Amino acid sequence: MNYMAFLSFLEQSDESFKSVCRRTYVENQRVISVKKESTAIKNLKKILDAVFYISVKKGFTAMTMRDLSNHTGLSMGAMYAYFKSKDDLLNIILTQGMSMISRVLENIMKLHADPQLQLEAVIKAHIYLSEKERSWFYFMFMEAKKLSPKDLKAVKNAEYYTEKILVDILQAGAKSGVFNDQNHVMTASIIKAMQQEWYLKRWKYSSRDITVDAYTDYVLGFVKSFCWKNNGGQ
Amino acid sequence: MNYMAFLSFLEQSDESFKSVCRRTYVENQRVISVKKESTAIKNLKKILDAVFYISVKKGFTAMTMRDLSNHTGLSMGAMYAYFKSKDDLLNIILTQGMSMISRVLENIMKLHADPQLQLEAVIKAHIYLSEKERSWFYFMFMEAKKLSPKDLKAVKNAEYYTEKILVDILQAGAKSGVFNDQNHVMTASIIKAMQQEWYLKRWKYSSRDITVDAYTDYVLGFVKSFCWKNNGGQ
DNA sequence: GTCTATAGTGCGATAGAC
DNA sequence: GTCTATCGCACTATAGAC
Repeated sequence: MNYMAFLSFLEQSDESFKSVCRRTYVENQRVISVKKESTAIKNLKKILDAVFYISVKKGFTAMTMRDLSNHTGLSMGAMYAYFKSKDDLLNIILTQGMSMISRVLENIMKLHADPQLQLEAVIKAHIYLSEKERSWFYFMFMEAKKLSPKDLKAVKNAEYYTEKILVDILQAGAKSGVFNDQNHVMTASIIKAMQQEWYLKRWKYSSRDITVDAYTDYVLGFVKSFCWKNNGGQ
Repeated sequence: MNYMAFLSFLEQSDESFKSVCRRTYVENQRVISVKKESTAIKNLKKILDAVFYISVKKGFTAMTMRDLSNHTGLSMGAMYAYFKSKDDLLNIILTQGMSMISRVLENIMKLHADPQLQLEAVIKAHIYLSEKERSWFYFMFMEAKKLSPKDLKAVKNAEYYTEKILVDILQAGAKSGVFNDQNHVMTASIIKAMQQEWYLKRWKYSSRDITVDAYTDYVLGFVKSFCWKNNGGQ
């Protein structure tokens, strides 16, 4: 599966940006006072796009509601129909982002049974998803620590969850003899670090014209040389 | 060299936290109105410690000057004797941090001639330094993007600089036949990602009682399996 | 060299018209 | 469902006493 194929997969599993906005609307109707779904989704999309655009440049805290108003074309009053407060907005974005990632990785897992293919697929999918929703991933990483302790715990659990997916695959593969028997938790952590690199330092790879597929292949080469028994075909 | 040995090395090369504060004072005397050096260094240290403590929790933008005043025990007015503005404070911290890293890595490089030993030493030193000045590294990463375009460029150049140190070693080793001949820029980027992981996700390793030496060894194992010719002794 | 007190600014949020 | 106008508050930065 390359990046193009992954995008088709996302469409099939109803994970377009618009679909995620629809989910956000449905799951937050007790807060959102706008009743017409099509309007709500359209404006939510505008709001999220603007939040990412502004926050990536100067951070969520430094973003003012007036900034957001200017970028969305909505007035201050209109925006407050979509969230209770600025903090509430932060919460909605982080929560929805985390559940999107979990859903996608779970769906990807189901495509394979063989640990080698599964590991490749999950590593790729995470990087590809972070490419597609680059600003969202970057935002989640940078703003997560501003959450309340309770919500911060949820973010850390999400980190452990995606790590555990990798650990389970590594364990299964070690048991069946295709992977080296190492400290799987450490290996998974380091794989996650490589995945993160892609969206945290995107400017570096853009300026070097390195595509997401080229980056993913390099990461897989690194991982195979360490995990695959018989040296990953190097 | 393990972490303890690295700490001795830092002392020898005059890179204690206090020394760095002294440099900060000397290099910013045109801004700092305090004339007595010992007072200035003592208070600068207090200020930096407090900035890191507060910013790691909620970010530099969300930190108020009152927060800083409470944590340092200095009044608002007194603090403004050490920097022109909140932005100026940010600038000083980022600039001093970057030059500290460059100095240390350069000094480490000089200890070895052999590419394999050099690569090990530089990778270790970076992780060890980020362990010692954890909050400073974390702060630099999280707050860098709030700089002006000009200063942002300096940060990106610092990223390229530390990456280039790795690339040069990898090239020398490939030429002399001890390293595999790969895309050295990509390899260096990925090594940097692993180094970053240590200070960006420190909470994860603390909760698992993984020491900085254990982490460093694991990273080196990963790197060796990919870069060392004849598979890094696995 | 440090304090207290405060000027001036710009924020998040809302009430009420349309 | 959206807009305009505005309130009350908390912020950065400084002036002047000690």
